[in-house]
Amino acid sequence: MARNADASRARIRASAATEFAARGFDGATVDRIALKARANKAMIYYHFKSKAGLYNAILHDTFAAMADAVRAVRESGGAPEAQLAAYVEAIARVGAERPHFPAIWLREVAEGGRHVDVTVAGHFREVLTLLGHILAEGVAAGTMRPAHPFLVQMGVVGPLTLFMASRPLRARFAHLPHGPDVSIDAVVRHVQTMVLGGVARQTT
Amino acid sequence: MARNADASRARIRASAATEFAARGFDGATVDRIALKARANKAMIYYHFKSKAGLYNAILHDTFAAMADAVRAVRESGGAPEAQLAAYVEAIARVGAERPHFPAIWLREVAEGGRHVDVTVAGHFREVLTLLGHILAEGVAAGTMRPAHPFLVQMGVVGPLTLFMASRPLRARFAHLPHGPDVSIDAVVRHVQTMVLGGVARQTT
DNA sequence: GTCTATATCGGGATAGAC
DNA sequence: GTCTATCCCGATATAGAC
Repeated sequence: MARNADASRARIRASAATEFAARGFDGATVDRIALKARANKAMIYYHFKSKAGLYNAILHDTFAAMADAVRAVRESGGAPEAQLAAYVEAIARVGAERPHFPAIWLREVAEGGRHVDVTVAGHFREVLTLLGHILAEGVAAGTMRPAHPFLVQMGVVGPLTLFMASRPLRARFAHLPHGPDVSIDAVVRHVQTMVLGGVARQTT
Repeated sequence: MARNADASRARIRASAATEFAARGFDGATVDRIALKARANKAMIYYHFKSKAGLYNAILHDTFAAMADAVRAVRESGGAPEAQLAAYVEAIARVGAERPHFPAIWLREVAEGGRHVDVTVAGHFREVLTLLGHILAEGVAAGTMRPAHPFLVQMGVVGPLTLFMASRPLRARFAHLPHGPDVSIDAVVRHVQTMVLGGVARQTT
């Protein structure tokens, strides 16, 4: 039945995401992925062709969702500042809905984007372009200073990704004074404030 | 001779840093590290005990340097805002002097700090505490609003680390419009502006 | 589509000579 | 301190039955 096959595929994907996040592409083993998915190892090769194919499926899904979310932000319009705040929130939501993705992405960056193919690159490029439009509107309105979209993107994705990916690490050090007991909402608000402050035209 | 042994150790460390950054702990192979270091594989085990021991030596060195740098920032004093800007610059410099470290650290975070031992944790904790003191001075002076040190730290380390670690990735997409052709100095300035904007007491 | 069994190989680690 | 040769396990991938 196609039903069972779909469920099987979905379980494998979820299991793989956890494993790739925790151990990285090289550290992950197909045996463990199969075990956690309550599937057979041979099924993974049947459905996804290879370990790399499985990994790519996850990247594709997430970047498509990210491009969709940012496009929606642009389409609902509003003041550039509001759009930028919504942009931050959209990126955060895509990450929060895929708890394993931030760690996967950190590793992917560290690897020089070894597994980033044209599809993923296209989505990433679209996101950067849309962000560029938001910033350009702000400059045109006289409320923002010119800033490189990629720079702003670092300011958004850097803190959000690092925070979300560091959940296991934070859990280990939660007992410390000044321990990292912060909520995701607090992080999003802080990033919004930072990012807006980073592009605002100085009034002093 | 101890001289040769020291040189050998140093070459192994440098080679390992490159390899760990590019491939991760699991992806790195001791054979390749030895090859690039023009050393013998058995030497690595002789000097560093194990692959993990070699990796830890790199973490220790970098975090000790980071704690030193931040302590120096505190000792030179000045207004809280100036100290915070210097803090950003200090973190950036420690990273820039060890080009492979940012990628290593991104991976380490993604792994839940699997290799973070008490020594590294102690340095990290000291850095957070010192940052907390800077922020507290700002609050006392009435120019900063209370902010969680860990949150601020994410705002600093997130963009800086992601930017520095993404050098290989950026090189691959440098040809795109809005391509990521940004200098490290521009990034540091942008992060300083963002971070200060994130903790400044609102004057409106 | 799902399983078991297995081919095959790469890589961490060490023994032991010099 | 430095080298060669090797043990040995674990991991990707596939063959082939059902």
